[in-house]
Amino acid sequence: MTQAASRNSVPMRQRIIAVATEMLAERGYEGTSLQRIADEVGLKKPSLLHHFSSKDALRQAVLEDLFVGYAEVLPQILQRSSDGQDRFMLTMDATMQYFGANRHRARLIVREILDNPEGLSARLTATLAPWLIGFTASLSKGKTVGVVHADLDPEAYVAHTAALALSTFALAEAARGLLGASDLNQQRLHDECLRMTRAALFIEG
Amino acid sequence: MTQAASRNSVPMRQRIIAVATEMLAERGYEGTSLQRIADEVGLKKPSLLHHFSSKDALRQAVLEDLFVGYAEVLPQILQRSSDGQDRFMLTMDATMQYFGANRHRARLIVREILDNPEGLSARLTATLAPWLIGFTASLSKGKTVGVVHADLDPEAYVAHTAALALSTFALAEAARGLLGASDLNQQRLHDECLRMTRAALFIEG
DNA sequence: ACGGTTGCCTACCGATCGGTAGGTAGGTAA
DNA sequence: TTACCTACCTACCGATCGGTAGGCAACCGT
Repeated sequence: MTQAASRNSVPMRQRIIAVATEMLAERGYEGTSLQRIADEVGLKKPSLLHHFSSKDALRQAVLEDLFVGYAEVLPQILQRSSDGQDRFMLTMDATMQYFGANRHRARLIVREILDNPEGLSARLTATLAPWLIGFTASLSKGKTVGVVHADLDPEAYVAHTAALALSTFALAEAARGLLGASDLNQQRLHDECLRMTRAALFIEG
Repeated sequence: MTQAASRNSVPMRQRIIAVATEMLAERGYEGTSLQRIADEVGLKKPSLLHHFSSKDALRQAVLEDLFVGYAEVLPQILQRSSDGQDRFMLTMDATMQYFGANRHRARLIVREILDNPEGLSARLTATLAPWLIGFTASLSKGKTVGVVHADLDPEAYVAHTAALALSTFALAEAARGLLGASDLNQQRLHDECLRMTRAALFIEG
């Protein structure tokens, strides 16, 4: 266990993952060659394959790193406030802040959903499904209590909300140029997304 | 102008575009080779390049066909009812029906937003921007009248709504497996999406 | 001093990529 | 018939793809 740190203080394995994450998010799996990743890191291609046995192994390592990162963030938010009402909106807010600060991660997840759904679903299920199932249960309970819209479909709502949080940041720049609204910044998208999900959820404002 | 119809009644150019649309949506631009497209169509690769001068020319033809298709559908819906209130929801409903029936087109658009945003934005702007700008104006008017939520951000709302309609169908199968809800079918996603956008838009149910 | 391991390298592999050159069969117009 | 054009073909190009073989220098614990 030498834990080898190169000339730079951060281990080479982590540096490769960081570079690969951005490049895979930007150009996709098929559109990113090991050669380009190696160039960006400052290594030769076979040296890269010394750290990761294959291109797919690198992809898996990148995804592992991504989900571990988010799985660490989520519980911190949830234990901060255990109030049932705010819980959902706080999670939504924190999730959007996370992806807003790491847009390439949002892009990468969307890409993997398109390119590699079966490979991703196992990972998604393992890390996110418990939370999502908890939310749907909490929504169903909210309906009986009367604070949540009676015609809300819990599972579909959670699915749409997750998709909205992802796509807001993964596809944001395209939407910006489309409307010609140059002042449609990240903050406005963030705020409106929260407003929409809240208005579609609770019976009163 | 021979308009050459091959053994089949549909012109070869159209057949290639149809096949390419599905393959590009499924595996992406970089992940789809001309060889595979040619095989699927039943041609040799150079014959394919006889109809489209390059791979990128084929991509552009596919996008042209896609946007022309949607641009023909949209006005039909809008002229069917010119009532200001229902107009938005009808368009949303029709858009989702369109993408629900042509899921590979939704996937393709999402892929192009990620892979080729600058090349797509010109086309998006040309065909969709007028409609979207009209909607934002109508939303702003609705706020002054008092039927639309006062704190709604028209441009951000339209952007999110468009993203939601797209991602619902582009990313739907992943969401389905994620929640473990096998009965979370297309109809429920469709209905809940409409309910969410409506609840987030109008002041009363 | 030593053998083993780690990290990186040069050189190379077969496969596949997008694209070109050049030819042929069949239809069409003069 | 002649001349042309379209649609398609075989054969091939250089470049790049993911991956392998094998060597070399630095560091390790013994």
